Amino acid sequence: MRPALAATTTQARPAVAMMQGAAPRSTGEPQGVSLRLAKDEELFAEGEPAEYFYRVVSGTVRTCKLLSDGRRQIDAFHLPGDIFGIEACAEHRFSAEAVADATVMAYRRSSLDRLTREHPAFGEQLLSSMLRNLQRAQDHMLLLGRKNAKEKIASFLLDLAQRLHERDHVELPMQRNDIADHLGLTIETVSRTLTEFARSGLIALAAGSRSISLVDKVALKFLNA
Amino acid sequence: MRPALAATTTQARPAVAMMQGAAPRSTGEPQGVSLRLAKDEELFAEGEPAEYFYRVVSGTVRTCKLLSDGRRQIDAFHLPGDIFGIEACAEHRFSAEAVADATVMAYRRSSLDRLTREHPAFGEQLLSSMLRNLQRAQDHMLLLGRKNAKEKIASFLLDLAQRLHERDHVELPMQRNDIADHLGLTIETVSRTLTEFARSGLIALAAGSRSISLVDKVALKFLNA
DNA sequence: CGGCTGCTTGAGTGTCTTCAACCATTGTGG
DNA sequence: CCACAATGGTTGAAGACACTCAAGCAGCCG
Repeated sequence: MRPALAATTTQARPAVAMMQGAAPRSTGEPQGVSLRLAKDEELFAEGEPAEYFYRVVSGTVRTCKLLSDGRRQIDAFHLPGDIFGIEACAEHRFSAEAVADATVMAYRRSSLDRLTREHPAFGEQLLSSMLRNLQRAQDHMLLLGRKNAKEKIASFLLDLAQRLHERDHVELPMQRNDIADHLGLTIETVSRTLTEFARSGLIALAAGSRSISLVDKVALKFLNA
Repeated sequence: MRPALAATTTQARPAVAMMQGAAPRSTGEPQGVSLRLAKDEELFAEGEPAEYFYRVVSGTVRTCKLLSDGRRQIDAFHLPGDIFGIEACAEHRFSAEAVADATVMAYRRSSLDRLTREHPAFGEQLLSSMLRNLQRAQDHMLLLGRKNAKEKIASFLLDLAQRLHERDHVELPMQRNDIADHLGLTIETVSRTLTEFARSGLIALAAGSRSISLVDKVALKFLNA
C-alpha cells in the first residue's frame, strides 16, 4: 500500500494536487494519488468541476444529492474496490463524503484515455464498474419506488452482506441517519424496523447496534421479494 | 427513413434477426435494423440474453422491473434519440415495452466495438447517452426517495416538457398507470394530483386528459425543489 | 346497445412520518 | 474523577399523506 498523507483538518477539502502518489509501477495499476479522508469529510461537492474520479481503497464513501430544504438522498455507498465520480458532464452531479475514515485513490479524468490504453485491465474494471453502478441505481429505484420499510431494510442488509463478502454477519459502516437517507425512510423507521426484526428473530443486534447477525436469511430473502 | 416491417402480431416478440435494415450508408449512421412495435408490445424481457441494444426512432419505450407479486417500477421512458438496453452482463436487467406504437433501431451488441470505431460520432453519442441514463437514474432516486406526490408530478411534467423540447405544453405519450409506476405512486394519486393542479391553476387539462398545458411554470418549478 | 378501457372521485384505512422524550455511550473540562 | 454536554440510537403517541377499496363517468369499438 502506498503512503498516504492525512488531510490537514477535518471538514477541510483534501488538496489532491499537492499529494503525488508513488511512482507508477510499470505493471498492472495505473498511477493515482492516494487520499485519506476523515469521517464526514467532503471529497467533492455537487456542482464542482469533475477533475478527478476515485476508487475506494479502504473505508466507505457515500455519494448524495440534496433538495433545497435539506432533504437528502444517498445514491450509493461505495466500498473498497468501487469506482465513483465519473460524470457525463464537466461537473459532479452529486457530492461525496466519507462515511467513516477512508482512503481513496484519485485519478485525473483527463488522463482517462491514456489510463485505459496503457492499462487495459483497469479500463475494463472501470467500464464494468460504471455499468454496475447503473445496475445498482436501477435496482435501487425499484426499492425506493415499490418496496415497504421491511422490504427495504431486508434488501439493504442482504445486499450489504454480499458486497462485504460476508455470509451471515454485517458490520455496518454507516449510522442510522445514512441508512434512512439511502432507503428513503426516516431514522425512526429504520430503528423501529431493525428492532422489530430482532424481536422476531430475523437478525441479532449487538454492541453499539452497528453489528448485525443475519439469523434467518430465508425470511429476509423472502422479504426481499 | 428506412422501410420497417410491422411486427407479425401484437404481443408477439419481434424477430430482429429476420429483418435486415437498408444497406449501410458509407457516411454518418451505422447499420442497424429497424423495428416497429405496437402498443404494449415487448421488445425484450428481464433475464433475456442481451444480444441487441436499441435506439428510439419514434414513439416511446418504457424499461421496467417487476417484483414477484406484480408491483412494477418503470426505470425510464425512452424518447426519440435515446439509447437503451446496454448491459454490464450478458442478460437484460429489465424488460422493455412500447408505451404506444413506436419504431426503434436495433444494433448488435457484439458489433459495438466496430460500430464505434467506424462511426466515432455514434460512439460518442452512445457513451454520452449511457452517462445521461445514469444521471437520470440518480436524479430519479432523489425523486423516489425524498419527494412527495405533488413534487413528483411537478418534476415529471417539467422534465418531460424539456425532453420533448416543448415550452409550456406536454402531450403525454403514456397513460396514468405508467406515470404511477414511474413515480412510485398509485394511479389514483396521480389522477388526484393532476386534477388538483388543474383546480389551482398550475396546469390545464385537455382532450382525453393526455394533453397538458403548463400554465404556471414558476409554481411548478418551485415544487420541483 | 353493452362491454371495455382509461380516468376520476369518494370514503376509510394504514404505513410511515413527525414531534417528543428518553437512554446509552463518549469525550471534555473543571 | 465526576459532572456535563454532545452524539447516536430507541421508543411512544399523534397525525398526515398516500394507499386501498369501491363506485361512477366518459369515450371507444364491436
